[in-house]
Amino acid sequence: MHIGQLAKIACMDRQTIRFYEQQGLITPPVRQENGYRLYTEQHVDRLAFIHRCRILNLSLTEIRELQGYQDDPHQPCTAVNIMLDKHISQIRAQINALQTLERQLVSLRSSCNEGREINSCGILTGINDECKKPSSGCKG
Amino acid sequence: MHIGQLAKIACMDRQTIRFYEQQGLITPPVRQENGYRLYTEQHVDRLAFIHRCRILNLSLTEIRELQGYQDDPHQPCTAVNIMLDKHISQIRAQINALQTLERQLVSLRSSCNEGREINSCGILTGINDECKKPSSGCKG
DNA sequence: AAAAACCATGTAGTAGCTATAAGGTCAAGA
DNA sequence: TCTTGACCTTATAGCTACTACATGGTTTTT
Repeated sequence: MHIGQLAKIACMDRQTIRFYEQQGLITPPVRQENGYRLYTEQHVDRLAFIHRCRILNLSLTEIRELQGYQDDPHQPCTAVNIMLDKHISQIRAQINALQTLERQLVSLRSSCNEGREINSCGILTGINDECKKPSSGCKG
Repeated sequence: MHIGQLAKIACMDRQTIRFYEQQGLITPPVRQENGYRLYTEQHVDRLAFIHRCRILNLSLTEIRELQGYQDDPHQPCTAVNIMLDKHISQIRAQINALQTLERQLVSLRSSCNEGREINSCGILTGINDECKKPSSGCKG
């Protein structure tokens, strides 16, 4: 099939498919005489796998790594488990950081109600005050 | 003061300061005869404000917007409140998305214990199976 | 005088695409 | 037959917010 049809099936932009080829995530397809790429069912499977991994927030590098493992099916899958564990702990760290940030933002937001003027806006003064804290040095 | 000293005080790379100048986030400083930038206390304050905003995850565009408001101190600060509300809801959406992702990853991780071979690894088969679900079409 | 430390500019790289430009190919309709 | 439109090709630039590097000038220290 041509790239357009594959793009439809795989729910991806055609550019993205070419990009993945360029990045070595899919094998370069056979070309027609006119240069058009001709894809197979294997490409459909590959792209579905990649798509699913992207939804799981795995990086292209991690996906490449997973594909490398799949080419060597008798190895122990320890590395796959480790990758996922690492990924999960990264996600958890991100969630924690965002929750802290949310608390800060909500607190800042509560320092200003509507209808003030800019120069007495609790939010702007709040941000500025924070800058002047003695603890706001590089390492504090 | 020169850029190196400012960088120390503001906890930033010198490159970052030049970058902010280029992006219009700080006013271009006076130059010495030899071309060296000469900064003032106002620049210190500006960079502290920017730094704090970046910690709050505000984009450079949002920071520029906030600075625009500060130049017009008698306007109502409604727009500032709206920006922060929007930002908070974005953060919350991110947290929700990450929590969903975390659940998926933890579930996937639990499908494989150590010591298997790649070809029976529950994680890889789990990712692949998900691809073949009928619900995994573009809009499903 | 030489070396270290500072300053300048410009460019490229990071992640994962998306968009655009400029052009070749192919099938169908007037 | 010509043209329109839909498809394909490549190459390049843009997005965010920096960071790193190359190359060269200036100042300060040894």
